[in-house]
Amino acid sequence: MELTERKKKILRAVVESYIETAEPVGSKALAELAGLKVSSATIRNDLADLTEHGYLEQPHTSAGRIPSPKGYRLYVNELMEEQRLSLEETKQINDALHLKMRELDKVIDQAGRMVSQLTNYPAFALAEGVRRLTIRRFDLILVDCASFIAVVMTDSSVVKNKLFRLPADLSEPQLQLLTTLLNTAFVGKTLDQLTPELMRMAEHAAGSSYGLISLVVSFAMEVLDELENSAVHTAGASHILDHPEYQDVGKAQKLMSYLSEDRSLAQALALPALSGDDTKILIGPENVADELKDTSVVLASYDIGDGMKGVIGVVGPTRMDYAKVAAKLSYVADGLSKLFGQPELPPGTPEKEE
Amino acid sequence: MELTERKKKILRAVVESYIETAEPVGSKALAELAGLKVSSATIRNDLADLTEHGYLEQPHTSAGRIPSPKGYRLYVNELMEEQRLSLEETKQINDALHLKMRELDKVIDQAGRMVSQLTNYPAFALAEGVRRLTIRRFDLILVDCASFIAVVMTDSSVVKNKLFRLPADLSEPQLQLLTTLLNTAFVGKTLDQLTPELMRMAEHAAGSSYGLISLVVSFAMEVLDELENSAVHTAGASHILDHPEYQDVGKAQKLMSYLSEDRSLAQALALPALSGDDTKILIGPENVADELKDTSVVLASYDIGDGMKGVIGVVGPTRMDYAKVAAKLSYVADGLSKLFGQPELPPGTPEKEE
DNA sequence: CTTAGCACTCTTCTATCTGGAGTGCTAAAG
DNA sequence: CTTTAGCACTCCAGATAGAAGAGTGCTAAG
Repeated sequence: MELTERKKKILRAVVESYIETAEPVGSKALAELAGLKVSSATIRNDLADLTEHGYLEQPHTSAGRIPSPKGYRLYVNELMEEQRLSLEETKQINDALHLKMRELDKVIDQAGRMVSQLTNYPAFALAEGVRRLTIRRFDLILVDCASFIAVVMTDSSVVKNKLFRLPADLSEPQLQLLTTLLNTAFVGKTLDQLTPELMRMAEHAAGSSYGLISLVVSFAMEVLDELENSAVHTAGASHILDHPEYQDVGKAQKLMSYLSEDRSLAQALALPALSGDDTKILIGPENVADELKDTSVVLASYDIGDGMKGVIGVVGPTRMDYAKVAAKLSYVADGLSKLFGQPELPPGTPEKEE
Repeated sequence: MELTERKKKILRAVVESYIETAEPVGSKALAELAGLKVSSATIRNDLADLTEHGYLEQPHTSAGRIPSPKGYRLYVNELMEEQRLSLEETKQINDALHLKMRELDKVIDQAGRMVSQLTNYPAFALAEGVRRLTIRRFDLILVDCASFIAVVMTDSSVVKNKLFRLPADLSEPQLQLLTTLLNTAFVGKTLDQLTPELMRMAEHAAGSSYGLISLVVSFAMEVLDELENSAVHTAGASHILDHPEYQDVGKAQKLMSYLSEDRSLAQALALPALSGDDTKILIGPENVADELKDTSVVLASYDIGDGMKGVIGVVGPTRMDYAKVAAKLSYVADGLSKLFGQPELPPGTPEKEE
């Protein structure tokens, strides 16, 4: 089952040529390309062998060979050379990462766009809470006698606010009371622990307050919920049209609507990456989702800190430039991890200079 | 130049048949379709006339006729019947509009998605300040001795916050001082009026505060800036592949990348709508952008209140079902206006029940 | 003004043909 | 046992030709 050195060289040449040209590769072309000093007939024998073992495929009897998923897998595992990014490219990524970015959602969205632009494939990005978040503190700010602002801060230091208006008047002492009540009853609780029961009890303790407690707490719950399962951001779906395998509009359409609409599945797809830390490559049928069976996905995960993890990935034809894409993706993921990891500049802290 | 009744009827039949089938329409088909009691030969004469006057076009000598942009224009202006939405459809829209929506950005994005799904065309949505916004108030909340939350509220009642961390300690009285200082010096100023000079003066008055004033004010400026020129949200770009005019991948790609990347132009395109209040239809070459010359755009604007206006629109082939799209779009736009207009439930106020 | 008839045009579809690329096999050479 | 040259064979891709069909424009008659 172990392949000879020459066969590996040939396989690698087939993969790389096919990645570049999207055309089946023939024995004659390989004779020159692979840098071997054997004739095309010899290569033909090896090709037949590789085909028999399932590393290559033939579109039809008299065409050249193209790599099978199994062939790509071997290539990715053993034959592929790690790609170095050029200085230019790292610079471009660094610049893009250091734009002013405030909200987590926007950083993620932006990162997805950047990757898509960088690789010329559709990309997606998402963040997810790997642990249960809680509220760290509540603040209520009186605006005028009929409205106030609620500010909640999670234990991951995300702050959100919302303006509330009320039919009846409200006084500063009332609001103070509510604030302490909220802070004693609901701080440190996870989403599941914020039961309606708890709310009713607190509401009762607050006395005549028009259900204010529940309003503010439901807002807090929304915030927690949103942070723990945030949306999947996709970008650059139109890039799939760049590639000849999607000249068939039907195919392109199927993939595109999967990418741009079926967010829940896109999420399911990204889950494998949440476990490990390095770059993951899923080739064609290795994907769980049916729509991706003849598509490859490259994934990298990054650490947001404070109990959140993110995944950023790229979708493309199985004939994808894995080396380049993986390199770029992991560079970006590292960059994001560093960005979030800076202790004195967590998300939500300004740069000194604008 | 005035067309006879029969010619109008024929033109209308051509447009509607072509909208439905995307195929050139012949005289014989029209004889039945238009409900006229004349023969195909008569219709042929009229068709020749309509073609000569530029209302119709012939792909080639022996094909049927298709409407020209001029023909569509006449159809839209005079011949098109206002479409009524079915109860089902209005219900669907209403439901979608009344989801929990908090942030302006998200409402807009959501509305775009909905319209795209509703019409099966790519859609976009944007909001823009039509007047200059100002900050109504600042609040600073001390979190711990090294960090605080800044909450700013604009005069359009949008509230945003940001967490600041600092190298040095901070006391409650200091923060109080800063708050009053911010509220006296920067409230009621537009973006242009928040000059570096002003900031320097306030900074001076504050004394030794590590440039905190400018940090908070730059944040406020970011908020104003973002509100006044918010992004264009596009959705459903993949829908263009549904339509036979974009079977040609090259064409589809051109339009898609225009839609998904060139936001500044998408904005330019929406500007005409900001002036009027009703639904606007731009047919093919009536569009300013080159990329849209053989594409139609239907736009509706809605009122967000507090000096903001929004535009929501749909992009598709000139063969678009204008009646349906316009009806749906203006219904959604009305719905959005109402949503934002509700005095007791402005953006940022919760529903009573979750 | 309307209609029937008819020749004409142009596209689209299908079938057929051909050139070329690449294979697999065989037999000879290393 | 591996490598190589030679050659017949397969299959696709692109070109060409013919036939069918749809629709027109024109003419002449109602």
